[in-house]
Amino acid sequence: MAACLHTPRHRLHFLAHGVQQTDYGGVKMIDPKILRERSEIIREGLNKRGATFDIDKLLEIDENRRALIQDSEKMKNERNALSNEIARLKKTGADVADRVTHLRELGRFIEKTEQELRVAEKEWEDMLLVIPNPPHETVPVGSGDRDNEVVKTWGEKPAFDFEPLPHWDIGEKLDILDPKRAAKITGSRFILYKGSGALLERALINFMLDLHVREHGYTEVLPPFMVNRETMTGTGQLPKFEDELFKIEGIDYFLIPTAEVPVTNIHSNEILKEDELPLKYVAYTPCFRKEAGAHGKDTRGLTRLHQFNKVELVKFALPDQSYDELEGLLLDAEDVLKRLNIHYRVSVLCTGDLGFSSSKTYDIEVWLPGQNIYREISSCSNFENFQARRAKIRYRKSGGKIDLVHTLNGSGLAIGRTVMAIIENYQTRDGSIVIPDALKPYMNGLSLISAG
RNA sequence: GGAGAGGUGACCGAGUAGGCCGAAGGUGCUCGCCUGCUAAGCGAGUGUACGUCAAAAGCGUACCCAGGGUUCAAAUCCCUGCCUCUCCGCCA
Repeated sequence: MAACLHTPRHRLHFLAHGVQQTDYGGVKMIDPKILRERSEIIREGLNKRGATFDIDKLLEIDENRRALIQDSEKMKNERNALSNEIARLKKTGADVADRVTHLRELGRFIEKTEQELRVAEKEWEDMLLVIPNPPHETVPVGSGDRDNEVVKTWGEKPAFDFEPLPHWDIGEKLDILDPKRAAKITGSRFILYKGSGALLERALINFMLDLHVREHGYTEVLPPFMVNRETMTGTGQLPKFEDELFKIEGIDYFLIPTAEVPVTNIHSNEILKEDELPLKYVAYTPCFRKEAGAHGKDTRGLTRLHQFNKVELVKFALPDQSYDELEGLLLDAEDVLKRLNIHYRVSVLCTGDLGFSSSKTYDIEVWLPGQNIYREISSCSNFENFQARRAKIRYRKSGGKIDLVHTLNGSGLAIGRTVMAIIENYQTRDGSIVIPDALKPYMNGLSLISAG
């Protein structure tokens, strides 16, 4: 058991047989100082989210922890002083035997105190890591998605002189989506794209990457699709949401649930220069999610899959600019739908619907005439310094002082759901799909996907 | 997979019979001075985290890839892991 309590120092540590020992050394989520001195801020954030957490217990552990730090450091100070004295005395040839004995004794006390400290520290960190980020003051208070507020809409619902079909019907008729074979190959919640369907998916990836790189100023990156535990903890997926993740067997790696994870961690444990901020990255990756707890929900079509493609936008911003950057990020994501000419609306998520790591989130919801609903196609969030604190992403101010950056990200967009939106919005009476103008350059000259 | 070499501060690079090394020196950077501009020159400064403190200063502790061990004392010794480089093999 003691082996599990070894002093936290980042990085995972593989044991000889491949099982690993994990620690989150030094990782925190909420600013411990704020928690200590102004705990009402954290309490309020928790209340607004409808979350419960024993702050008082945490404060108690913190107090004990700091007392132990002081004890052990005082003893270490004494040890260092006496050790130096021994070194000096030895040169003069004096007898140091009783000092050595004394220090040997002191060493045992230090070890004992440090042992206690490790336990307290672990307990403290484990608690800190599962406190959600307090919502921004502009976030509406509410308990669930019905309390989200629509803040804008763009375009209009297209008119059809026939009954529009859901994308899964069209996709199977046109033989561009084959869920049955995907289920045979792997299982439920996977999809096999075929022919023009596969091309459409690929075209959208390239269209979005080009748009964000050429016109919105993002730098393209292509990150690893699996990451280690430290990375996953940095962005907040761990330790709380491990059951949502696909874990690689035999090694402490996970498939990424979103490019946010590897891309945000590009700058983990770094100190950035103030004048290089904001940094803007765009990445295409597949995303892997267990969708635990969604059994029976959205079982048809492209809506909810264990594996889907996404183009993701990530920003690293100065703290006083991050909310402006969030608005910009949202516009960059919206621009994709504007160019595809598809109707959507934007909601700000209420406190009860907000993700664990986020301070404020906008959802872009696209109109799906075949299902007669709006469906989330992008989620744009400001995490303020929540992820930056966990992943240690800092920047040096012009005065030389160091501060945490703010991190943001948003889908720009989810590819499968965009395919879904195109199929449903651009369907024709005879069951074909018209290719939106903006996408034609990416479709090898194809302007219509038709049956046969 | 087999055989070697190595991981020190923003960068380069010293530092092995363990102690006075948070760490020489150089470059870069910052501030000041100086030459009419440029180049050069002169002087000073220049890691991070935590704890203490109302705060700053100061003080203390820790950190020379990571974890563990030996010791009164480790960048320096031992063990384990990770990463990088070179050669061979294999492979997309």
